[in-house]
Amino acid sequence: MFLGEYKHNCDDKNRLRLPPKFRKDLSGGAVITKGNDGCLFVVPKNQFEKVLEKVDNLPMFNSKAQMPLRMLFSSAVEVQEDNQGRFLLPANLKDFAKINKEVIFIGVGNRVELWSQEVWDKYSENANSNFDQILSDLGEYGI
Amino acid sequence: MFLGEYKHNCDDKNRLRLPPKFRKDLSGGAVITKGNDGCLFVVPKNQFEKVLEKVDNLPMFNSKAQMPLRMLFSSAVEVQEDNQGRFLLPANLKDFAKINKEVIFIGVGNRVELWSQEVWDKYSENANSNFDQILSDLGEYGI
DNA sequence: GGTCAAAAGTGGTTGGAAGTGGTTAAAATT
DNA sequence: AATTTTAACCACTTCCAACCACTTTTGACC
Repeated sequence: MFLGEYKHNCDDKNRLRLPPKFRKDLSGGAVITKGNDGCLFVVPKNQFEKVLEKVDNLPMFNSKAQMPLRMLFSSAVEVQEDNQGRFLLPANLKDFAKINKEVIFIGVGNRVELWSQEVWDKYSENANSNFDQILSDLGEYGI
Repeated sequence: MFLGEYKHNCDDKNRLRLPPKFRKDLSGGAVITKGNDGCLFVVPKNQFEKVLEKVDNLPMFNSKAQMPLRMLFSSAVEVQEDNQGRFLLPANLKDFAKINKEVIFIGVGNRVELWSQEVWDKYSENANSNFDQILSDLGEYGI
């Protein structure tokens, strides 16, 4: 289970380090893809493969069903750590998430999210200002 | 699993290079055929044979069923790489996909798609303008 | 509280793959 | 048979990702 918030720096060669707390749960390979609200998702590879199984038998020539799949898969990349525990963040994903240098990793249960510092600050500040209200929204999902 | 977006140039001899990330998964032979929304499909040969099995039990003299089959199979070609990892893109497929020079390869799970830069830009720009909405459409498939 | 070892974190270097243009051989067409 | 077109082959440059060397920080044990 992924928990917590960690800050790391992306260097000028787009090399980025996984938080040590997340490393072993992602050691079997990880896939990064575009998420919502301007963040990136980082999920274990085997979990992403489950998504592929689900959509595998959708009709290939149905264009309405294909659009979200094209967006999801084409923006995704499989990452591998180098000997220093870093991976390369592709430029298009870096741009999408408006990442300059400071990156925030957050654990969200069964996935990790990756935010630009600035975007995360704004997002979490807004969320914290009406924290109780947002928490109670979970009630709609029976939590 | 095919993931990501890659740009390559088609030179004036219609020579085109496969993205290195896709090469080994297509090394057993690949078939290019016309796809929907103006793209071309690039699928591993053995997967194309699976499609063949499926259509094998369609009524042979049903015009409605046969029309797409004729289009699909007559336009298909098997890819042959040269020593530099390039292949020749047949002129009819190149025209079909409105390809001039810049070509976008995208990985879509179990297949690769090939787009003209201009067509892809227009398609993905439209998709990106309501990206979060399109992503949430995946909920229909239990994702 | 101090010391030490192991892990975290950072920057630079380089070999090999990626990518590109040109040339020759073969084939097709007239 | 000659000319044009096509495709396979060869030579070269560029660039990136894996590797190496080093510093800093953390935490464990004395």
